[in-house]
Amino acid sequence: MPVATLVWLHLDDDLPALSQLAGLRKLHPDSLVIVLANQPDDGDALSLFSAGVSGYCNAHATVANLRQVANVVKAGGLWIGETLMKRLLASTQSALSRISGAALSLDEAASDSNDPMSTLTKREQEVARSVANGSSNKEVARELGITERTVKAHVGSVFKKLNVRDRLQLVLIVNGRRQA
Amino acid sequence: MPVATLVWLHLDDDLPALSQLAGLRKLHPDSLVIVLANQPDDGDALSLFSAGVSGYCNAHATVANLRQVANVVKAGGLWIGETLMKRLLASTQSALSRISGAALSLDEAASDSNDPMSTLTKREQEVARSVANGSSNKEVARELGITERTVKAHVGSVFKKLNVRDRLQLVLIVNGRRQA
DNA sequence: AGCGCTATTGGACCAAAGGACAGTGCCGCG
DNA sequence: CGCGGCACTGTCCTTTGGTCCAATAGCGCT
Repeated sequence: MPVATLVWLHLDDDLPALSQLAGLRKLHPDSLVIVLANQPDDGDALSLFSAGVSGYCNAHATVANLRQVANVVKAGGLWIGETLMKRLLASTQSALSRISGAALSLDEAASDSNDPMSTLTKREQEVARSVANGSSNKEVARELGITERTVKAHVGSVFKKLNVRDRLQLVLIVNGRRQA
Repeated sequence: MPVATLVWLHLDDDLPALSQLAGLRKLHPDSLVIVLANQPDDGDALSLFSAGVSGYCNAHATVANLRQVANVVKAGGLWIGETLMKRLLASTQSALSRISGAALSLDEAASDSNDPMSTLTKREQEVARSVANGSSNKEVARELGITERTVKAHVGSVFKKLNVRDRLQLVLIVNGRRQA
């Protein structure tokens, strides 16, 4: 196998992903492409994989994670996040009928390592998940049995760690990696 | 990330693949498992991936290939053969077309009775899309060349039509995380 | 022409979010 | 023991979001 060039495509949120890939292909027709998305979207990922990219991951992933992605792709593999994999599996109805519930025992703790949530403390993750489900601070407080004030503290901490400015951006990041 | 043990499971053709994996898991609960199949079967592969294996390939593959598989898995990836990946992508065509369909309605205001956006006016859709991308009212205003006041009006209208209480819920619906 | 719909905008007000400052208490570790 | 990390909480303030009233102008249809 010839050593291929590895090229990173950081998606511009305002343009269609496939057209950005097409533009990149003109410059690098034979390279292995890894797509970085600010707001990961499984639909985009599916389209991009169908178009032959080798990896699709969150642009906010840590450097170590991105290095891992690079290693996988260089070794000839594809980088598919857990959510997308689940989705691919779920959309294969015959596979589902064979699994007989085994898929439901997928271990969440073994989630892929470029998950931005992995940088958060346990409590922060709980708060982030709640917010990502659409809860207000008051609702999160009720759900977790803490004060609204504490929720705000955690939310602010999550923003800092994930480098987002508000809950809306948080939702986009968290839900880009997870399936409801 | 700690270096995990890599275990190869060479499938016995006479026993169900999943039960063989279960047996192996008892001995090696924390290892990364690569499955070798004498007669590769995509259905089996799907089941095994759902059950958490990291690789599935032909037992008659060359040593070089198997080494490649090992490298990918060690680097944290999944080894999915090309045919399986194509099958997974192909089997998601309905899902893909649904997504694309939704995208088309966003772009072309095509009517789709299952798409919550179809009940919105063109302008409302633009605002909703912008919000769903994470923009604040002020940003939406700038993007669309209108005042923040007008954005608020549209946003409020969108909330009413889609029966949501705030932008967070709107994002969940527009981005497909919640039913309208 | 009249009507309904849409896009646009304003004023006013309150709720919620976000952030900067502060603090306490618990736990694990060196 | 001292320290850092974490969870929890408070006060205070600003900004943003959301809602209720109102209005005008343009367009398409009957």
